[in-house]
Amino acid sequence: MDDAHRLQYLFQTLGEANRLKIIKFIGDKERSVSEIVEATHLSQPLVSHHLRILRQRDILETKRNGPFIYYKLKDTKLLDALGLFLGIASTPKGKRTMEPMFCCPPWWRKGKKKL
Amino acid sequence: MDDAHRLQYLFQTLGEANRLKIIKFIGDKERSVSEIVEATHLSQPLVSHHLRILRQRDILETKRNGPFIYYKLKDTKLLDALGLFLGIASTPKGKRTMEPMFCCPPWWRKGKKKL
DNA sequence: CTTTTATATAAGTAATCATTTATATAAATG
DNA sequence: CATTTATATAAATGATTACTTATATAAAAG
Repeated sequence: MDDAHRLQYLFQTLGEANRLKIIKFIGDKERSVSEIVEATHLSQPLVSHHLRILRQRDILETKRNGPFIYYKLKDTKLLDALGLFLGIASTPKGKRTMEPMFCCPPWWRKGKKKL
Repeated sequence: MDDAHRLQYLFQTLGEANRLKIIKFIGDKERSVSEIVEATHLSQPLVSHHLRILRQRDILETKRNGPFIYYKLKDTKLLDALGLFLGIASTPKGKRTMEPMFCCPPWWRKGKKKL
């Protein structure tokens, strides 16, 4: 696997708001599933689903304690890296709220000139 | 939009190997579409597709020069951030090549004990 | 104006993936 | 053993999206 695919894999893992919420809540601590469910207001199966992905992808690791399973970050450097990207993500100039994705009705540019 | 969604948006944009290849090839330079097509071995419509997304999402900006359209990074800090992430992405410990995603045949654990 | 080169856009398709609903497992407790 | 609590898994579904093929636009050249 080359660099691009390694990065793709990591970015796809982190490119999900609920997973990011979970990571942020866990921070540098250990958190049980029920704590995460409560903090994120997500359903328990959904939290488990995301936790499984984050663990499979080496973002999180687990420790069992009785009936509880505690998740924590495998590498807390991730938190710093997220902060760095958040700086980049914070729409510095163009101040567009979000991608247009449909900037124009379908009939727009029928007969217009410039591309 | 909160932090998690801002990051999701950025990470989804970057979570695509071909887009990463394009970004890497552009680097801190200006590159025309045809240069990118040649360097990446992707079809021209596919390159245009990814370039449009990268421009809409404020990763790239464009400049026309005759029939050529040149793309460049809007913020070259992104290159450093990618380098940092590549360090995190480079499977340090678990040495699993890729996600199992199907670690077991469907009949596995029929009658087994431990979860 | 016609052709050629450079780039963008559109429609269609297939695959991926987040989410929900329902169920299974595991540990603890009665 | 039966019940409860904590967590995981499975199946089904809907939405998103990368990619291909085909076509449109724009600038330059003949």
